[in-house]
Amino acid sequence: MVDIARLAGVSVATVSRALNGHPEISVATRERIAELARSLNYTVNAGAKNLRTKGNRTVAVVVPRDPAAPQPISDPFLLAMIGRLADALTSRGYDMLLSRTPADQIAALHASGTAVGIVQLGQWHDTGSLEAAARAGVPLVVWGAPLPGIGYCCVGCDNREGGRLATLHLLDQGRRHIAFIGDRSTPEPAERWQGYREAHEARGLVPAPSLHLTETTDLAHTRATVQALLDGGAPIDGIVCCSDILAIAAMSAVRAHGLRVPEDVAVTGYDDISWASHAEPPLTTVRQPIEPAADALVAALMQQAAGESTASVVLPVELVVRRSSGA
Amino acid sequence: MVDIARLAGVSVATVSRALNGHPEISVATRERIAELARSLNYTVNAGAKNLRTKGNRTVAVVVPRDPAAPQPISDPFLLAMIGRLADALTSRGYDMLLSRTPADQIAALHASGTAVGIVQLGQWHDTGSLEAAARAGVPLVVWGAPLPGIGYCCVGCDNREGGRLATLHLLDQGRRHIAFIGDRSTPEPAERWQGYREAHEARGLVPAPSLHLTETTDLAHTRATVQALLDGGAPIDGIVCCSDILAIAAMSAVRAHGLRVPEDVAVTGYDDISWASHAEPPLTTVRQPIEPAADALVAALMQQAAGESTASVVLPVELVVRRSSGA
DNA sequence: TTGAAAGCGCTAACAA
DNA sequence: TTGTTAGCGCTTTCAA
Repeated sequence: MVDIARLAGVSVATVSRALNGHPEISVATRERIAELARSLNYTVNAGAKNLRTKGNRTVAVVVPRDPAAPQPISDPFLLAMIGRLADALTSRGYDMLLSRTPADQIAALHASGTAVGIVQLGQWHDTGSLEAAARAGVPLVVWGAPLPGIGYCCVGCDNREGGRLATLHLLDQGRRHIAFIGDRSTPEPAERWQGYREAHEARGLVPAPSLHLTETTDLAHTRATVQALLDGGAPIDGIVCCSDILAIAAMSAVRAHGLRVPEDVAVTGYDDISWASHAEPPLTTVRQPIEPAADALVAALMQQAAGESTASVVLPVELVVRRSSGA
Repeated sequence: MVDIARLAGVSVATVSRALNGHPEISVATRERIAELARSLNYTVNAGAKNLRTKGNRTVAVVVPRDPAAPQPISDPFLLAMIGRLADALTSRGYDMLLSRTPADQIAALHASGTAVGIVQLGQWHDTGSLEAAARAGVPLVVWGAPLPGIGYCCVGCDNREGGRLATLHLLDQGRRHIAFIGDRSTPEPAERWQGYREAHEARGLVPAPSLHLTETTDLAHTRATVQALLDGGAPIDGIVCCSDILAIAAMSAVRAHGLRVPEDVAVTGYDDISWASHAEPPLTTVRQPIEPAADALVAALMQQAAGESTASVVLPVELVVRRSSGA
């Protein structure tokens, strides 16, 4: 900027004003300076500007990585969400930092001035760190189920209802031995499981033994687990899965066992990732509205960054019926 | 930091040194300061530090967005690559900025000090801006095919070979009317098309009419286009697709037309996204080694940031044969 | 309409 | 081992 000032024969203050479109500056000098900046390929240093103005236009999107068991981000729904968030933030003039910081360190992203706020994707098992960060005044919005009595803002879908809808749908197709696949030690599958039970109760039935998986990203492993269940002789005629990915694995296992989807075993997924409608057979699934979700996450964060407090948001889900459920 | 200095009864310089693990500082004061920082929830301001040290640990990963036709990032392969890059950068101690800056503005990301360097995903149609940025000294690595005579560093896979392998495979299954689906106006599909032709030549054959699509992310649209081709009476018995996504759409269209995969029409994809092996039928596809690719992108960028120049890298591909090709 | 000068939070000579 | 001081690149009073 000093270079420009010297070349233009003005002070750096003038250059700064010109470049920022300050009104009280002669059109002549403004244009001269703009031209000079362009020809020198000059851009105002963002860091220095932020330091001076205490501004910051960066939001950190965090997918925590467990240092003990590092796993790449592979869940298509999460990945799609990341893509949507990039758009939502870009269109609001924010930069998006994609971070793999463990949950107990997200507060530092804010304290260090790296980001104005944080969108964390998933609560995983560390709600304590999230509570702490929120209490410390870090603008924070979490994609996940708002647990009762929780101290931070969540944006999520109605998991109970999603589980209920999927299960009810299978029950109403006459299925009576419906397995439930998902990691119930995490909040969202736990809520869906509630819905699964409610659906059975509503029909005066008792749930079949369910499958509880801790690993949801490794297709091969999931498939093997489902297959083990079938090989064990369980008389399953329906499977409610907590993600479309799990449903892929489940359908694959069912076939490997010599059974047909949906004739012998009806399957439902969760998320409605873009692939679901093109699966074979097309997958019945619970759609989570990804674009509204991304918008809601960003909107809530902006409010918090502006000093307002925000309540958690629960978005509605929708059962998308396709062939895999035998309807 | 002044607060800590005051509370500890030392100068800010001492605090700075203590927090940075400078060797010439007494253990006592270092611990006192560390403790103080922890209790105050203090973290060094990253921006100010960068300003002072001229350091920067942020890399921008750019998926350009055409302002005229804004599209969310939806390609699973690209999304998976983003996930891998996040890991590769994180493990090297870099932050990753996911940006949707149009190609003609990426240089500003560097000039403004926002990022030390840029990884652009895809060349799209604007190689000119990439040339310009590289010439301006911006550390830049592009995921894509190294075009002859190009002035920037590319990391890509051997597209010609990929197209050749897939086509040869179908020809050797006895298929003689093989369509090619991809947007040949972009470099990578154009190279794969070369391979497609070479394969035919190698067997003394002439390629069937191919399908040239400009839109590769909209499944429904792609499917309709393929269906139109079949409805047009083309005697197609094989399809080479430029992505697994296209292959999904193609298989779907083939079935809708009342034909079977692979009996009537054999299909190959490209990328080997995680879903491919669980498709029905499992998809024969050309695998692009995503993790080595992400590593190569980051490694090349680091070299450039260190002032070294880097040559483009072409990674090998591998044909993964599954049932969709009828083998 | 413009300039001079202070200072954002930090680090690194140079002194002590 | 620690403090003093200058200055990274920028914006913004306050004066002119």
